[in-house]
Parts: sequence; C-alpha cells; structure tokens
Amino acid sequence: MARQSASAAPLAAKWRKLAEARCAEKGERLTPARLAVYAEMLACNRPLSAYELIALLEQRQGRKIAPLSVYRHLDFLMRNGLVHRLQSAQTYLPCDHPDHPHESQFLLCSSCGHVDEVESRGLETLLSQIADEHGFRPDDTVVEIKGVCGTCAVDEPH
Amino acid sequence: MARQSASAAPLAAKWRKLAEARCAEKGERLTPARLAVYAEMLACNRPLSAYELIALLEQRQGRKIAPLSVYRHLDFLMRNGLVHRLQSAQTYLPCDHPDHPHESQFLLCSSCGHVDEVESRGLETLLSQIADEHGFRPDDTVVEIKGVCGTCAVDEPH
DNA sequence: GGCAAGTACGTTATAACATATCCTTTTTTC
DNA sequence: GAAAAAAGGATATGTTATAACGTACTTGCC
Repeated sequence: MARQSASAAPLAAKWRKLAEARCAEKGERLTPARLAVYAEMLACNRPLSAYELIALLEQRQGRKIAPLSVYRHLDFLMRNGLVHRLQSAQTYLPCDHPDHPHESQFLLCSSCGHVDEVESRGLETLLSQIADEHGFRPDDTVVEIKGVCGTCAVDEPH
Repeated sequence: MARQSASAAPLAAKWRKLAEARCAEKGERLTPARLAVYAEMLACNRPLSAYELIALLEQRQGRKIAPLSVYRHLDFLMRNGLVHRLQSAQTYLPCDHPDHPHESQFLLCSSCGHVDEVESRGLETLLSQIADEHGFRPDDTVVEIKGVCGTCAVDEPH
C-alpha cells in the first residue's frame, strides 16, 4: 500500500519534475521530507508562515514536527529556487516558474492576500544601474509592492 | 539642572527641527519619550533591532523599558516619516532626509552593515507602471538591495 | 562488504521579534 | 476643573527563528 502518498499532499508531475531538475543541477538531494514541504506549499497555494506550514504538515502526517525541520526544508527549497520568502510578511510562497533561476518581484494584495509574482527585466536593469551609480555590487534584491489587486479594487474603490 | 538632557542622546538642532516640523504637519505630538528614541537612533546611526534599541535606551536612562513602548514609539516615528523599517533585516533606521514624505530604496552592505538610502524617481515610476500593467493599485513599496558596498568591495573583490 | 566522510534529520531548548490587555498618567478641549 | 482623548507603563503572551547536540542515512572508496 502507498503509505507515502497517504501522508503527503498530492504533487502534480509537472512540478515534481521541475523540482527534481532544479535540484539535480546543483547536485542537491530532493528527499521525501523536503518534497513533502514543497507539495504542501503548492497544495495550499498562498503565502504561509513557517508555523502555519508546520500545523498543516502535522495534521497531514499525524505527528509532531519541529520548527527547525521546517526552517531547514524552507532554506533548502529557497536555495534551489523553488520557494520565495516574502520579506515584508515573513511568509513563504512556492515559486511560480521554477524552470530557471531568476529574481522576482511581488505584488501583495492587502485585501485578499493574493500574491502575484512578476519578473521584469526592465526593473532588474534599472536596479543594477542604481546600485552601480553608488558603487554597490548587488547580490540579491527584494521588491515587494503592497496594495490592492484589480479584483479587490472593484469592490472597494479608493 | 538639566535632568532630561542627562538621560537622552544628544540631538542636533537640525534634526530636531525637521522632526518637529514633520509631526506638526499632521498635528502629532513629538513627546520626550518619542524624541528620546529618535535621538538614540540618530546617535547610533546604523540599523538597530527593536531590542538593541531597548538595551541602549535602558542603559542610557537607567531603567527598564518594555518592548511595547519602543514598538509604539517606532510606529509613531515611521508614521511620521522619521524612521524606516528594513523589512529584510527586521531592523529600524532613521530616515536620511526627513524633510519631505517619500518612498525610499535601500542598499544594504552585507560586509560592513552600512545602509545607503536612495531615492530614485525613475524607479518609482517604473514600479507604478508595473503595478498598473497588472491592474494593481500600490500603497507601499519595499525595495532593498543586498550586496557589497564600494568600500568593502575594494577589500574583498568577488 | 566495510569503513569513512558528508549530508540530512530529530529533539530539546532558547533566542529574537512583536502584540494583547488592562490600567494609570498626561494632555487637550470645552 | 471636568470630560474626553492620547500617551505611556506593566505584565503576559504570541510569533518567528536559531543553537547545540546527537543519530541515521547516503555516498564513495578500498
């Protein structure tokens, strides 16, 4: 009997393959525990705090999970470009398009909580340019735009 | 005798005046307790966590200070454009140019810890445009560029 | 196979960051 | 000076993240 599939969120083959590919690139091991965290995040499909994630995993697996375990798995997933951390909300979100390494920008709706991940080459160029003007060598850039998404703006115009 | 000045960090008249002006605009009260927090942040001149700030204030004032007090003062100072929060580091930094309301972008050096506050109209325009393309109405934007500043890059080239 | 080295993972405890609730004091307004 | 509003203090608690240490599982080599 399929014990593993009974205690992990379903994970579409497409996402699994992408994840395996990204990890293989760097010789990293996508273990069942790591995959379970990733699957749970995809199943939920919204930004989750580490502790929300712990609760979901505990419920699904029927056992206690230590915070540190989840933080380690989140680190792994972020290191391999499968998950992003939303710095302003201290939550975690699976990457929308983990097929290639990239910097992302996020649109966070304060009304419905939805987060849109966008990728603007123009913005990245401008950010590099700004850094350059200040003699600064950028490693990682956080861009998070908080506001109200189109859908919510219809209901509550400003 | 000047009891107040003995228990608060020195605050240059320039900064005090700017702060008073910003608060007066909105009819907000810049009380001694709030001013003491602001003065301490300016005196320190680097990003501080709320708890570092508590420790500094306790040392200076010779009494216990509750976290909530400092958080309230930080909220006040941020609300009035005198202090920024660095989202990715969960620290607080006095605004470099509190003479007018503005959005800021930050360059955070991972080597020396220095933070440069910059203001790029071009970037703000582009961010608005990106939001607009997605039918999104932005309220607040976080831009934090992590990397190595010019001074540190000389010592440790990549 | 057997062993060494490296990586992953579990467990417990604690550090670090932030807010809730309730009550007292100060300031403002009338 | 009394009522209302804003600020501040005290205590407790909630939330986010990491330290320290040990065990188990891969992997690669002989």
